[in-house]
Amino acid sequence: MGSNQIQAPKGTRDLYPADAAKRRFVTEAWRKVSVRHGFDEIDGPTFEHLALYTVKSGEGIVSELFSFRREGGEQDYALRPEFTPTLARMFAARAGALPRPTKWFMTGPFFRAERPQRGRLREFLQWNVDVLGDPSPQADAEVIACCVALLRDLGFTPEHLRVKVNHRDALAKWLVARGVEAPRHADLFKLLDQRGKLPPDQFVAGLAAFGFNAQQAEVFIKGVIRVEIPPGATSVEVAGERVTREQLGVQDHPEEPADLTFFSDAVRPLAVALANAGVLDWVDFDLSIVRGLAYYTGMVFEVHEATGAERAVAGGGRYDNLVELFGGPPTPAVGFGMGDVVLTLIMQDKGLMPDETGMLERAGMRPDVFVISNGVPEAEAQLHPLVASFRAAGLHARHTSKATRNVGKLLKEAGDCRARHAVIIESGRSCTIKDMGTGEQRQLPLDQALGTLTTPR
RNA sequence: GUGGCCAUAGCUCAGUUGGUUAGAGCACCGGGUUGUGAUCCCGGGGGUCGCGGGUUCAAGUCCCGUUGGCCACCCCA
Repeated sequence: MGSNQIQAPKGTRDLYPADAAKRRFVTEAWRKVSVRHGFDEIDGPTFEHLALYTVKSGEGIVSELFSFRREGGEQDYALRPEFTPTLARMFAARAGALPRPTKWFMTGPFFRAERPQRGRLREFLQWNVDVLGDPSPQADAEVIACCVALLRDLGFTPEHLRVKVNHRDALAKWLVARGVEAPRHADLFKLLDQRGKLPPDQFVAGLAAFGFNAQQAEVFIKGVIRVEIPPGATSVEVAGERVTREQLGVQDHPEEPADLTFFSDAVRPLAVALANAGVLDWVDFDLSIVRGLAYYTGMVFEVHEATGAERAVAGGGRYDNLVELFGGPPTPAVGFGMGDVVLTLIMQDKGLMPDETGMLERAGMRPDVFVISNGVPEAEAQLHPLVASFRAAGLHARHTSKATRNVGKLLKEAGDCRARHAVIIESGRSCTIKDMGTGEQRQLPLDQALGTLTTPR
């Protein structure tokens, strides 16, 4: 690279054809699962007034944004770092006319002025899924179910990824019941959020300050509280505490899963909804998931690689006060965002990224036909008209740009670009169609080639 | 914003205590082997060694700075 070459900006990606196909593969998966689950696609501007972001997050956010002012202008703008403010703005603007619930999704680029590191870039794609106007746990479960469906579509299993769910109200209630009063919750949440980064003994010491003994600290260290009361049993011991069926709230519901957390007064309906959605096997209730502290009001969740490697694949939760904050009517809402960077990293690590043929296939980019002339003048004259007729009929048709008419080399080129069929023109009126997958081929009149390729067998 | 490691062809890399016009494999391009995705053969393009400065008779190699990458911290909406 010479001194006059300008590099791509820090934290951005150049997408060559194979990379663009991968991105298309992921965004198509996002779109398909969203539509299947009844969400309508929306999008907003990729830049907004700077104030839209400082209203919610304060001035401190500005250093994390790409913000700018037009030369000679007086307005401050920022490239969007997240979608929620735009979503709230859009909903607020038409709140009176929108159905309840309103189910929206979008995919698109977002920008954050952070230093790049593993799983985090300055420009990335994000999928946002939200339900507005429905306060029920069913809505919570619905967005989680949509998220899990995407993971399934991409080939993940509950052994690869875990959906870590918490409930801030439930956690707060549970803490109060154990003598940790509300004013201290913020500090405790911060401690919980830091769990992965603190040395274990320091974390235990921190919890001791809130009155938790070593045994109870174990619950937080493991991060996962999963209480299963075996059929017939009435209680089970968890981290030094005896938990009864009654406490789980399932004593009257023998048909419901007894696989709940022991702070389940508030969580039980959510757990039941998740069970009904068929995704409970992906879910761990995890007290350490608190999602910053920003604006979540109830359920919160993150998707993590099962061993805890990598940063979160997705995160979201309930934000019942936010639409009002952006000038709309009081509106309960729940949703999540998923970035492409960590998702793609883990897919590659787990061997779930399709090979090139599969990727082009699922991205709809595989050529239907590769047209070859054997070089005789009569065949040569038919090459471009035939390609044109294929394309006019809607087929993805290619031909070589090379000078050689060596059929072997040209078939190799057809194979390299993953064409489904090759058509070898051998005279003014005859050609051979070869199925590149099976190797089968047959000769037929040239004027039947188009019909053969466009007619499903 | 802080710190560590790194930078030679599109990719993966070699390049001696500093010493002539900087190399290989793969990929790419052209040709050949009777018109079938292979193998093989011949030929070709492509790098002022990320960039800038310094030391030296001489710098891909040593020093400083800078840009970018990777990783961690801060942060993570």
